[in-house]
Parts: sequence; C-alpha cells; structure tokens
Amino acid sequence: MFFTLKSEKRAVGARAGEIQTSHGIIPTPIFMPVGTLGTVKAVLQKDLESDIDAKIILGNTYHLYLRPGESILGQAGGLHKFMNWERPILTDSGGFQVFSLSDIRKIREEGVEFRSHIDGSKHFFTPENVVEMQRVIGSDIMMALDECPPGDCEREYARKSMHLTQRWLERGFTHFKNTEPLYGHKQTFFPIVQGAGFPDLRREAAKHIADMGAEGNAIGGLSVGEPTEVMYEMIEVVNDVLPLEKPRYLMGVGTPANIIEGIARGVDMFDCVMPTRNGRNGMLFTWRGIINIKNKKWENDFSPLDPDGESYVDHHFTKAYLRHLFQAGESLGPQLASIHNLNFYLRLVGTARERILDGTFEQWKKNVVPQISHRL
RNA sequence: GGGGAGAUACCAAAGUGGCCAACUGGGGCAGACUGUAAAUCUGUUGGCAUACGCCUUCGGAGGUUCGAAUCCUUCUCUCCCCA
Repeated sequence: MFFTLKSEKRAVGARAGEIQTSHGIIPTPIFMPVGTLGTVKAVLQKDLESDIDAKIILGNTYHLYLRPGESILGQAGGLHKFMNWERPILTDSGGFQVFSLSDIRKIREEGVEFRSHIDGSKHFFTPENVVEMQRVIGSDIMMALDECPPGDCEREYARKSMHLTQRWLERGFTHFKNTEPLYGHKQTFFPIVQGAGFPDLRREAAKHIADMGAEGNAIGGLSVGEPTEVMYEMIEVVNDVLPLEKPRYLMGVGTPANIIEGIARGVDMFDCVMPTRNGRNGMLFTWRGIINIKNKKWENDFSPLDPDGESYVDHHFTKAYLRHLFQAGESLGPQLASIHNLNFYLRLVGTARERILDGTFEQWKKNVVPQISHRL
C-alpha cells in the first residue's frame, strides 16, 4: 500500500491524498460503506460500484468468522471473489464486537473469549488468530485486535485497557509481519489508538502506534457515547502525534457533520453504519438537511427524492413514493434510501476533497455543516 | 317463519359490577440509531392540560345500584343454523 499526499502537509488540518492498493486507488478523504457480512446491506454490488462509486468497503472479521466461516471463505478464494467485489476491502478485527457484545465476552491477556451471538458457542480471539482470519478473508487493509472501551469509562479502566490494546497491537503486527498473503495481492495492517476521552492517554497511545511504523493508523474508541466535543478534541490530540505521511482512519464515524469536522482535523478515512442503517429506517441525508421520509409531511410531496442528489434514485423517484414504500413496508424503500445515503456520503467526502485541493475547504465547511445538520 | 350468537376506541379483539379511558395485535403519529446481534428498537394513539387532574366514551333509549362496558327492560342493526 502507498499513500501520497496531494495537498499541503499540516499536522492537524484537512488534507487530500491517494491510497494505492492491489485492488485500486482510493482518493482521500474517503468514506467506506460498511458491509459487515460480505454485503453492504440492501445494496447490490453493481450499484455500489457504479451509482454510489464506493472506492472501498468494510467487512467484519468476527461476523465473517462465524458466518460463513474460515473454511468457506478459504474455498471461495477470499472475500473479494466470494462477494464479487473487485475494489479494496478493509476488515475490522472484531475489536468493536469486544465492545458491542460486552455481555457475552471475557477479556484476558491472551485474547478475548466470545460467545457466538448466533448459537451461544464459545470462541477465542487473539491478536494473532484475527490476523490469520483476515489473511483468509484477504482484505486489503486489516485491523488490529483492540479493546474498545465505552465512552464514559473511568480513567483507570481506560489506562489498563489502552495498555492491553498496545500489547495486542504489537503481537498482531509481529504476526502480520511473520505471515504472508494467501491470494497474491498485498495486505496491510493498521494499529489503533485507544485512550477513551483522556488527552494524555490518547497522546501516549498515538506515540506508541506512530513508532510501530505501520502503513496507516486508526483512531478507535470514539463515537461510543462521549460528547461530540470530546471526540473532536481527541482527534486533534491524536493527529498532532500521528505521522503526517500516513493515512489516518477514524473508526465508526459518523454523521455528515462529524465527517467534515474529522476531515478538518486531518482524518483521511471514515466508516459508519449510519447511511445504511439509518437509511433502512427512513432517514435521508441531503445537502439541504436531514429528512425522516416516514413523516406525514412527505405524503404528497412529489418533488424528486433529492433534487441536489447525484444518484439514479434521486431523480427517478419522488419523496411521496419513497414514503409510500416505507409506509407499506416494501423492501425497495430501504434499498433506495441506502443508495441515496451512500451516494450522498461519497459525494460529501468527494466535494470536501475538491475544496481542499482548490484551497476553499474552510469557507465551504462553514457553510455546509449547518445545512447538512439541519432537520427538514 | 323457527332457533341461536353478537354489537367495545381507526381495524381486529380482551374485559362480563368498583383495580377501566378500557389488555393485546394491527394500523396511524413521532422518536432513536455513529469500527451493524438492527429492513431494528422505543414512545404515543378519546378530548383538554406542561403537570396534578378534569370532561365525554364500550350500538340507541330507559332503569337497578353508592358505583355499570359489565345487571334488567326495550328498540335498532349484524351474523350463523334450520325451514
């Protein structure tokens, strides 16, 4: 993997770049649609590639390990072939599931013991076997196993958790370096900064992964219940330390406004379930604000779904029609909303990139953030 | 013509003397959702009030009772069975 900065180099500030992978080039800043189980929910690969023009998508190691499992993915020749997606894939390690499935797991020095949320069976994840699994998946970018503590955790817990994560990162990275890709294309490994909402812990964690010398770095443990201002502050603290010349990935973020603010603070990569999950639940993100298409006020609004939108669905369907689909519980509703939202998210980061390159990002941000955050 | 069952809120359907402004579904309205255990979950759904609460409701009318969706009388309507 190679990362090239195309804009001015500043520690904390918006930048534009390019990530080269074996499966294609990713312009940054970029948003990566989440496709946990080998599918971006409710969206066909074809639409993802053409209409939405996603440059890279996510998969999830924990979920893919449980279903379809290592054997099937190995037989398929990796996730790209299995799901027929030829562009880059980034896989999360399952670190987030250490957080979100906290009722059914036990964390130890060696790794984390899970109970499957599907059948209750016991499984053990280590920094090493999670790398192995991601070798089988064949993701272009694999994530380290980390512990993602809740946003309101105590300092002492955050400190111990961060140190455990650091030991896991090193074990994972060592294992990564000692193993080879299985399918002839390159893979890379991103370590993750933790440290909850404590600036000194964050700084220490950032220094630690900066010294590891990975090709890219991730910021984890944000947007997990802490106030938004804390998240922004942590991004600044961390990006002040992380190397300039390597991509920075803010995991799990966020709302359109969060993403612009993240870009402004020097983040290059984002992923979030919001455009798809909220889309399936009737929320549309647009340049003019946020729409809950299920609301009665759209019942007889026959204007285009999104007059400013650039996707096929934005101009071929009306708000009234989409509301009808949701009212009727038709599965096309969530599909159209997901396509619209992902297209919007990709256009949002694409526009941010243009504004960075032509030097008007700050001015643009000032105008666009209130607009896209407004509820219609 | 004879016999039987029933009428409850937007719909379906519980309740059969006070704990009932009325269980539960559905539908409606609104909200939540940030490295996806989510095409899920939550609230609300007679009127008025921020709230305490007040007012009008269980086919219509009348009655019994301290008190009625629940008991009695009568009327109207619906459904089923037999002719």
